[in-house]
Amino acid sequence: MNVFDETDRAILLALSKDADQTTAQLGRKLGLSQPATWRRIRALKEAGIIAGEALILDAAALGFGVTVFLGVKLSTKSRVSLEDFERAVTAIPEVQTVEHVLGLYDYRLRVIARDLADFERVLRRRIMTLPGVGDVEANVLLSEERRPGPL
Amino acid sequence: MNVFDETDRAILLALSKDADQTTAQLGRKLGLSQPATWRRIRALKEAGIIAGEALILDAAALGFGVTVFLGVKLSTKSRVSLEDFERAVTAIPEVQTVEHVLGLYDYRLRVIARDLADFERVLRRRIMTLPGVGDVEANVLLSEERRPGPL
DNA sequence: CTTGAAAAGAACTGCCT
DNA sequence: AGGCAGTTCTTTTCAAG
Repeated sequence: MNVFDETDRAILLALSKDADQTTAQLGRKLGLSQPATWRRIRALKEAGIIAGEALILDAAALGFGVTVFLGVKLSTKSRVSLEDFERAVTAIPEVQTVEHVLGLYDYRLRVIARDLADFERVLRRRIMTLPGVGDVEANVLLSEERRPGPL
Repeated sequence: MNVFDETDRAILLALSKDADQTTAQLGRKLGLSQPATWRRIRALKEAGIIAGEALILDAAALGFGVTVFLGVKLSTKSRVSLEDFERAVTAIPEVQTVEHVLGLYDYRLRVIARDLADFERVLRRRIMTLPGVGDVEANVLLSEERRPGPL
């Protein structure tokens, strides 16, 4: 987007914290009228900066108390093996995020499970049996803080 | 939550993909009336399962083309050093996520930058100078897929 | 749980500065 | 660009089956 001023920045900042605000409320904070605020939001959507709107689910409230980050290194890295791996990992329901990365590992996975016993089951029966899996490194999440980013 | 059936599951699944749907649209897909759908969503909010609603921003459209995951190991792990580290890392605008984890690393950071040159600046001047930083491992994001999880 | 309706509120449009 | 006024749509509440 070419035109992107402080007001747009403030809108994105406010909405990334709470997307449930009305355009009138938001406009009042910024000294803007409701239609003006709404038009800016529409422009941000059309520019692709606002890609969508999603619910924030509390995994713990759903009975998933354990979140683990896995770094996965493939043993063989052909084009076929990447596709095989991605297809297979996508079929595991406990996998929330699949990140293809460059560096010490080839993939980073975010996995949630009911408890550590449940996670061990997922790790042994689903993750370690994925096609082409080499080294696997695990980090258990203790706490997490999301920040607005460099807006 | 005690009461949680397939319909609630379907609601969460649909809304985590697109929270912009009206309760009437959503209800039609599920064979539910508009008020019934609305009541279920309200119940899920009250149960804390729906923790909020947030925008999905496209970092690339904002001019941030590079996303890097950092694994950080602290050299000294006293209670004070954890707090010092967290306070300092929170002040870096390029850091989007701070995850305190258990395992090979102590913290996992999600960092975004305009390009690799910009990332190098952040790494050298902001990350490597954080209090107590020991080993740092980096993975550059190529592509990412988010999945609904085990709902 | 449903349908139907009514009231409140928020989103959206057109016109004017 | 922004504001004002009005329209349309959704949410929210209610009554009744």
